Amino acid sequence: MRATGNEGSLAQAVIRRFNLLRPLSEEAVAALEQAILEGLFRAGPGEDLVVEGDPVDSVRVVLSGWLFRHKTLEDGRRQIVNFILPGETCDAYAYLLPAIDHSITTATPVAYAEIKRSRFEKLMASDRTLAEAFLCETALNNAIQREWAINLGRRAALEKVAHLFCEIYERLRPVGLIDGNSCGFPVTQMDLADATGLSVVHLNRTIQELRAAGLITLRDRMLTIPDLDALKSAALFSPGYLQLYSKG
Amino acid sequence: MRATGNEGSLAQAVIRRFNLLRPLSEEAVAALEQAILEGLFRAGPGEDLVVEGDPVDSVRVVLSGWLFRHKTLEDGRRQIVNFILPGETCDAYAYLLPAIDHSITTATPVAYAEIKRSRFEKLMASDRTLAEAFLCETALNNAIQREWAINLGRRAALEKVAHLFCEIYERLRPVGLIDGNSCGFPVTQMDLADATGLSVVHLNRTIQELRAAGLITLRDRMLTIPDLDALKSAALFSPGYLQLYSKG
DNA sequence: CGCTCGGTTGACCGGACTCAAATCCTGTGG
DNA sequence: CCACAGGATTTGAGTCCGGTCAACCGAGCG
Repeated sequence: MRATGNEGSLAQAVIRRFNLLRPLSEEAVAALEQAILEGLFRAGPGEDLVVEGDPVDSVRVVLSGWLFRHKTLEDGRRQIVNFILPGETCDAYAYLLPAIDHSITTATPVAYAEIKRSRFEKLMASDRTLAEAFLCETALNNAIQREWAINLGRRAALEKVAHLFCEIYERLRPVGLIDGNSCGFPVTQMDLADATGLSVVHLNRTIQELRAAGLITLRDRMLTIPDLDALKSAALFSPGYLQLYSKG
Repeated sequence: MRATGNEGSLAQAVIRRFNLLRPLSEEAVAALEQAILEGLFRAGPGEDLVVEGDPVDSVRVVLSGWLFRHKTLEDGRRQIVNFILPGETCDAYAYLLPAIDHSITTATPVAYAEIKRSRFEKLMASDRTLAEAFLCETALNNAIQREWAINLGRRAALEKVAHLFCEIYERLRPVGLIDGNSCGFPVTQMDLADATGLSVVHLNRTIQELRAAGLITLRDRMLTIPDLDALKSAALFSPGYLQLYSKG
């Protein structure tokens, strides 16, 4: 759906985050803002923005709302391979491959900007800092994906869930979505199960274990972490792979 | 170790594979070959090329031999998050981040080319097809990493191992390392266990199961797949995510 | 010859899964 | 305002896949 409201301020999250990745020149900020405003869209929850196998011809930047990337096996088993949070990019450079390998679905109402390939390439050519920011975004995304591999392959259930909470929390921080020691967390337990490779039932029990240990509160789509260090330690979380954010 | 022998021909695997990713202009091929020849190195098995936390200041391209990317938890649990095979790139754009999030270790003797960042950036600026090829490499790498997520999170032990065999096999094909229905497979069962998120003991039993089913032969560092379709079907392997290779 | 490393086997255990049902919540229509 | 439907969360019981621990074998090597 083409967006019609006045959401100029939404671009701020993207700009702020990109500036942490790579300090942008003034011209870069202006150009990016302009490109975003030209291609504003909105989507409701549960909509597929991209489906596995589609060709992709644009780059999308998320202004608000949560999405996730996921893949499904023939028999229906599903894995959420990552979340996409406000300020993050959906698929820089995905247009270079003939088809995309995974689907992207909204978890909440979402506002995003769509930049057509040709427009995007002109942008990249026009400003070096901007080009580097998008490359950083891709490299960072890659690093996060690797951390998910060890999360899925080697951590125990409680550690997996705790780790996911820590990561999301830290990724929300630079875009100003942390409020005190809480943040919105608009994801069902089924999604959480598919993101951690657990069954819904076991995920539920694991969450209760985290609650019982006083490590988190999760209620009404709101996550509270009373003692972040304690949760990180329970998760064996080491923030190195998100390092870019720590500068902010 | 700086390489001294005459390995000009080694660059061919890289060129051939890159040409599949993105057809290179003649000048691009020449420039890339030149850059490779300028920075040839060799390493023995079990050497760390990069260690988690290091800053990276160059791009490496593998000419021969296998390596793997891995991460380790405080308590020693290890996850191999990917293999790096001949013709593949170690860490394009990793220099944009202040430190690398994972280690890279050789599994066999390896020949590789190291291209310093400044040299690499000049190369990228000089030829568009070359720049796109490296971007493709990064995007593809990202897609593979996502497939590993579903492998680790949602497939059963036998499927995991079968899937890994299928993927490696298909990745070796474009660089001409498949011979009949066999390929070299210079990896210990411990490494395979860490790549699939299984224990060594269970991995061993899973391999025996695959052998008993007639799906593979694995002996003397040599993998034979008598019926690739059968193995793919046991693995729930769908090659879409490696699509670039299928064109070759 | 003895050591080490990789592969193999056996016995046992337990974490996570499955199946099934109950409860809670929310939005909707009467 | 209430009844109801559908989805999300929770609980219980039983099972099994994959982990752990421990021992043994075989090949290469100093």
